[in-house]
Amino acid sequence: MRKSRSPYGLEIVPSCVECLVREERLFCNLGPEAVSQLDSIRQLSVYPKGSLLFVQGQPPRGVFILCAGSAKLTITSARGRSLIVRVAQAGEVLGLGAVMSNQAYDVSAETLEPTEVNFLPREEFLGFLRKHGEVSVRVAEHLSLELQRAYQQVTRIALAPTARAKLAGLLVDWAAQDARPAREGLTFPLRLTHEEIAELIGSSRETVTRLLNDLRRQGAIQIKGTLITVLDPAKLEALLT
Amino acid sequence: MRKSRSPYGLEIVPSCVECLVREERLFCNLGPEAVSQLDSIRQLSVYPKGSLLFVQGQPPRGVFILCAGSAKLTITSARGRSLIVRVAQAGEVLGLGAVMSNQAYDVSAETLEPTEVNFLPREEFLGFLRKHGEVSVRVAEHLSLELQRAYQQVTRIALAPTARAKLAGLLVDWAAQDARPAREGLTFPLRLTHEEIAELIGSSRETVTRLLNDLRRQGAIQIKGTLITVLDPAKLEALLT
DNA sequence: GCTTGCGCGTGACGGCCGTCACACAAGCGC
DNA sequence: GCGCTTGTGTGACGGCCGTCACGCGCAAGC
Repeated sequence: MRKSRSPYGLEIVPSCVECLVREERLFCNLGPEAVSQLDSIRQLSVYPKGSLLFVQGQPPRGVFILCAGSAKLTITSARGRSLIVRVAQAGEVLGLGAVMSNQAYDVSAETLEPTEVNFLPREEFLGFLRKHGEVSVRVAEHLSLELQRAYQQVTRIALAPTARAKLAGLLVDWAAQDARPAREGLTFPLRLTHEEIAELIGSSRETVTRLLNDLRRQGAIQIKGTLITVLDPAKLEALLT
Repeated sequence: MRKSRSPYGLEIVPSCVECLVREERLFCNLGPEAVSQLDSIRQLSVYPKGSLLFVQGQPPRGVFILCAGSAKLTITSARGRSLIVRVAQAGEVLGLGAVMSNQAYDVSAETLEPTEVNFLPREEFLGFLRKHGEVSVRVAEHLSLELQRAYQQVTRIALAPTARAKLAGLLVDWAAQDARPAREGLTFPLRLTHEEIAELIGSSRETVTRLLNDLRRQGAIQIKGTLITVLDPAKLEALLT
């Protein structure tokens, strides 16, 4: 796979084939003519950190596929408070629900780092769906998984009795998803600021700072720069109650 | 439309046609042969109050369509605490996400009153989808709307700073959805106990009791038996911050 | 009529955490 | 170097609300 350097320091994949096949099996196992049609629809762009792919309330312009990088999905209340509902990684598809139901985007998407994105305009995407009906089922499956994650998020935020439990639950989840075993415990990169973690669990920045330091002093976790290591999973699990 | 009395006091609609066309446009505008195939798949049952249609964690048996009555959808944490994510009314389709993604049900559904339900077994339903591909798009739309509601629920619970604001938001929503204008303000029936309202906003039963009485004493709402009247919407909106 | 269960009302207490305030370190443009 | 911004650490205070405890009304059932 040939790669080159983009202005933002991203590794650019010249052909989209490797990119498209990764999308959570949304478009895999398609016939070659379907893939080539997709290829003619898509528009590849690279966004710097902090770009807004779409904003809650906008009419749906199309779906976005993260090829490289990541983005946070936030929901904002009428009073201006905001909550991060998910951090989307490379390979995820965004805006599918809004496009399918022709409703306004119900969240906003902001890139967390320089991010490479494929954009499928709404009309062209729906046309593609009409032509390749079997993909609709994949779309439905994808929406189901997104719904499932939304419920898990609700569980963490609403069912945890204290902010401490919410944070512990988040760390446990991250350790299960992103972590790789280190010499002691599980290590994963923390790409979010304390402020953003607070928005993720519905708490305040100061509380996150205090709780993380508490956990560190208790020996449950270790923090080195942007890396977090879970030393004592049992200690975290004990806090979930 | 001929009707008869069931053992549970429900009005039974003998033909399913009137019932099926109501389902949030999931199955409307279908050709007659599709309708008749659906008719051969469906299994109509009547459940008493408190029945569990399905339980979180079960493998998906099929989708459930509420023809009459209502059901609460609850999610339960590993520690036993539970949260009501939605109260489904007549016409709604339940279990669609689990069936489409072939994952376990992510919520439990319990009837709130005697309820008439059409059941579509998983395999037969998927077969129907394969035969009538255009319905998949409807399914995706339906899942999108469910996702949207989940995000709204997250907004109410996680972004409201206090339990008071959560409850006020819930009342405002209910007034906007279910209410009919009374001689003064908007009146709607309260089908849930204080305990259930607490589970809906992630609070405790005692707090709900206290807050409702507070609002009543402040003149914002009125409670008569099972009917709630919102007298002063502005007072409720002011609490949302 | 009595019991049982359920839903609701209310008081007391205590702790968690949201908020305000301020300090400090690191990076960055100039 | 200097100022500015951003992210983090920490102390103090106060209020909201979760929890425990108890009582009361009402409906169902025998």
